[in-house]
Amino acid sequence: MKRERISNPVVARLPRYYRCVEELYYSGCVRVSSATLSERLGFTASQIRQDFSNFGEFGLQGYGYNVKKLRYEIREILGLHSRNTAILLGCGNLGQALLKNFDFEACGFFMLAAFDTDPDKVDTQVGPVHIMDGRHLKRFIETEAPSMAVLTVPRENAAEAAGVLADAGVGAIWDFTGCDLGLEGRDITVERVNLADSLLTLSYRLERRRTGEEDHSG
Amino acid sequence: MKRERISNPVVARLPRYYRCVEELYYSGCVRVSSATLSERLGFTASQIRQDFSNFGEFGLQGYGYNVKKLRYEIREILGLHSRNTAILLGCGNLGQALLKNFDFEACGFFMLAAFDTDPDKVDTQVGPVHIMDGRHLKRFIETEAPSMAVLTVPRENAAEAAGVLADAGVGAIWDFTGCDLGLEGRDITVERVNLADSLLTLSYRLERRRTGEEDHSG
DNA sequence: TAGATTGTTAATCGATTAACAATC
DNA sequence: TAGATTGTTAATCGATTAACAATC
Repeated sequence: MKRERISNPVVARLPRYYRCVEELYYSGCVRVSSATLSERLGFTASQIRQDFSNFGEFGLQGYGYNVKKLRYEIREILGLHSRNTAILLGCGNLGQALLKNFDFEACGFFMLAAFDTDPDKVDTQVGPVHIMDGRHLKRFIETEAPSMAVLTVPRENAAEAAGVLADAGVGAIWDFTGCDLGLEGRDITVERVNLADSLLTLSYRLERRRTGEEDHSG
Repeated sequence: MKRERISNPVVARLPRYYRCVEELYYSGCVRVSSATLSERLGFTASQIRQDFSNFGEFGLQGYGYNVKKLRYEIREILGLHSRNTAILLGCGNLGQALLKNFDFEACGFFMLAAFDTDPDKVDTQVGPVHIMDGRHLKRFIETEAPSMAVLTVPRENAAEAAGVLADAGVGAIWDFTGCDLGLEGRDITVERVNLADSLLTLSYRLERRRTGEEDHSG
């Protein structure tokens, strides 16, 4: 497997490849060509082959890709075979919504526990997940070593919580706070979900519709 | 104001410009140069000037940008002066979390009403928002003409709901369902928030950390 | 073998960066 | 006026697309 630096646009396409190949796999499809993937994904066949070739040679000339093998390889690339674990910090509405509805396991993460500082929430359950007292966070990380933490605390607690996570050696944060965590230069991966940015982009496109621009996005 | 087609990378940076300029504005800052913005945002000064010049001439040689004017212009570009309205479909955990916590007004949207089909939820309130019966959706859209709809219904109802919205002429959907809405070719803007894609990207970066890659993202 | 389709190299396209004349 | 900084043009860089030899 090649190991050059993979560009961001390629990384951003990986989940889409994965979803598409999952569908093919579960629909019983055995082989697929880059031309067929192109149709389903809206990327060029050339780009798809180029993207895959960053990670190895998954296909066979004159045949295409074996769906089962391709699925295996993409799961490998995405780290889905790695038994990741997670904790969640901040059991407000969003935190609880994620615990109840989001399929962490489908993304390869087993949810170990949630944390909150509200005594009314501590030691209750959200679905199958136990809410623990925030005071036990440090010790818990030391003993359980979760792969990543979901950050759904209020803005005002975000930077402090992030600092604790970085100090304790958590490898990554899935950050929903939308504010600066002050982790510049720290050895921790931060993946941000910024809902306001997303909605502002939508507002921009609405405005363009209004002012009569043709817009072929969406 | 120029009116060429604006590229996606530029559009994606607009919300970040906005946030940065908001901070400057509320901290009382009067003028700012592209060099200063560059430091705060991590984009090159050249790129910032290039991006702004897509929309007009907001600066002054030898001076920089007047923060108040720049803020006004970016708000204009993003459509924040347009009094947009919104409805929300599907008052499950995620829908309620958004209604309770997300600042729609800060993104220029006034939330008119929410809809659900569960009789236990219909005619209750979530914060200041009234939950209406899904059966009244069509008529409501006809009379109130909301600018956009937040789609937080279960996957199995997503395509149908999206169809209703498109038929009724709603201009945009903020889509949290993560599935295909079947709106190809319809005249409606769809902005997707795909949490699974985001978490899979995080998983990918975790995997790369594990296999000893240097990774300068985050 | 002939047809199909990959992986990769080369060509093109678009986005970012650098440079600088214009000018406040 | 001199210094600063824009808006824009030109140069560079990187990503996408096209082409094709390799080969199943």
